[in-house]
Amino acid sequence: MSRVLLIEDDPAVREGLELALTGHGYRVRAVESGEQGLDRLRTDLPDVVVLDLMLPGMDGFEVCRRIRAAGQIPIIMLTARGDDMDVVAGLEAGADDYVIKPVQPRVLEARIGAVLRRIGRDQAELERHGDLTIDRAGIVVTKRGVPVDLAPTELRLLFELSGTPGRVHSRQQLLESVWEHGYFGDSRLVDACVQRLRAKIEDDSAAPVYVRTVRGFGYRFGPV
Amino acid sequence: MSRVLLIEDDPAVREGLELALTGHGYRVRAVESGEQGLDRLRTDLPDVVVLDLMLPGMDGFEVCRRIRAAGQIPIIMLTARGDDMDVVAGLEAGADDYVIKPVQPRVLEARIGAVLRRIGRDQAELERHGDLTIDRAGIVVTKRGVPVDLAPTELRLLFELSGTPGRVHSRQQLLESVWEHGYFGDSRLVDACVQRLRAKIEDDSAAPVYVRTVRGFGYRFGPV
DNA sequence: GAGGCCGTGACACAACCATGACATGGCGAA
DNA sequence: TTCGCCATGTCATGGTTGTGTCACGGCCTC
Repeated sequence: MSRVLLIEDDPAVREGLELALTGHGYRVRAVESGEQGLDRLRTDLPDVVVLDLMLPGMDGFEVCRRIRAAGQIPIIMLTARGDDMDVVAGLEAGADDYVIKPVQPRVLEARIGAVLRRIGRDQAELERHGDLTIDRAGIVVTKRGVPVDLAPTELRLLFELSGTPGRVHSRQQLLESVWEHGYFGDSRLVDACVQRLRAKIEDDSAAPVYVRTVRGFGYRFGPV
Repeated sequence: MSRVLLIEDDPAVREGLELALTGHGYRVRAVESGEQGLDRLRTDLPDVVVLDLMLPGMDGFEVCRRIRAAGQIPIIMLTARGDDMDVVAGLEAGADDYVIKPVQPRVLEARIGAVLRRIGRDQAELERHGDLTIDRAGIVVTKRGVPVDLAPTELRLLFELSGTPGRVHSRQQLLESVWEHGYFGDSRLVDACVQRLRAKIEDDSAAPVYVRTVRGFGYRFGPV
C-alpha cells in the first residue's frame, strides 16, 4: 500500500482527491500548506507527493525544491490549465510529473501509478532521521547525503535502535537482538560498539544526537 | 545526444518541433504517419517517441500499443486540449507522458528531458548501467557495445542482482533465487560465481563497480 | 567525595572474503 | 559412442577488516 502526501489548500479539491485516492487503496495524508507538508514529509515518509503549485505562504516551487533537497521522493504537481511556463518551471524545480487542473481523479491515479511503477521497488523505503538517511534494503546509511562507512555490527546495531526511535534498549536486549547467538560475554561490548558507531555518525560524539545514553538503562535512538 | 522519433501529421507542427528540438541538441527523425513511425522504430532505435494521437490511418492509441509491444521505449503523447479521457486511455495504452496541444517547444523539451532523466536511472528496453547494457529479452549483456560471454549461472546471477539495483542480496537469498533447488552446500559458492562474473564484466575486479561486496551482508549491484 | 557507570583507545585474534587450483559432470562435436 | 571442452561446485590459502576484551580515566549521582 503506497503512501501519498497531498498538499492542496482548496478544501473541496483536497477532500475530493483524498477520498478518491483512499478509495483506490492509497494511504493518503492531506495537508493544506507547504509548511505542513514539509513537516509531514519527515515523519510520514510518503512514496509520492502530490503538490499544488498555488499555495498560501510558501509557494509550490519552493516546496518542490525543498522536497527535492530532502531526498528522491517523486513529486506530481497540480497546475492551472494553460500555464505551460509553470510546468516548465516546476519540472526544472525537480517535479517528476504534472496534472492540469481541474483534476480528474482517474487521471491523477494514472499518473501516480505511472510514477510508482517507475520508481518501483528502488527507493521506496528510505528512513530519514534528521540528517541521517537509512536504507535498510540497500544497507546504506548516509549523512547529509554523504555515505557513511559502517561495519556490519555497527549497521545491525543502528538498524535495531533506529527501528524503534525513542525507545530505550537495554544492553541485554541489544546483545540478544544484534549479536543473536546467545551471548555470555561482557555487556560492555555494547558500549564499545556504540562508541564506534558514534564516532562515525555523530558530529560530536561527546554530545551525541542520534544514539543517546540513558544512564542506568541503556541506549535510545533519536529525539529525547 | 538523444534520438527522438516524432510522429505528427500536421506539417507546420512537425517542422516547428523538429527545428526546435534539433536546435536543442536532439537528433530528430520526423515522420507523418504511424506506419512510418513503426518502420523507423526498428532502424533508428530512438530513445524516446513523441506521438500525436490524431493521426491519419492507424490511430495514436494503436501505434502506442505497438511501440509498447516492441519494447520499452518511452512515449510522450501529444493530445488535444481538454481530452482528459484521451489522456487516461493513452496512459493505459502504455504512454509515459503527455503534452497538451498547442505544444510549446520548451514544454516538450522539458518533458523529454524528464523522461530521459528517468530512463537514465531506470530501464528502457535495454537496461543501461554505466558501460553495461543488459537485454533481458535477448539474454545479451554488452559492455561498451561489446558482447560479454557469460555462463548461464553468471547470467542468472547478474539478472537477479541488476533487477534491483542498490539492494543488497544475501548469499542465502541468492542461493534460493539463482540456484533454485533447495541448496545445502557452502554459501561460498556464491562468492565463486561472483568472482567469475566480475572477471568478465568488471574492468578491475579488485575494484568492482557493478557487483559490490557488502561485507557481512551480501552483494549489491550498482551504485553505492 | 566515593562509587558506579560510561567513554575511549589499544591490541590481538577471529571472521570474512578474494583468489586460484582442481575435480566433476554435462553436453556437443566428430 | 567417445572425446574434449566448458560450466560448476569445492577447497585451501592468505590478506584485510571487523570485533571482543581490557584497562584507564572522566563524569554523574547520591
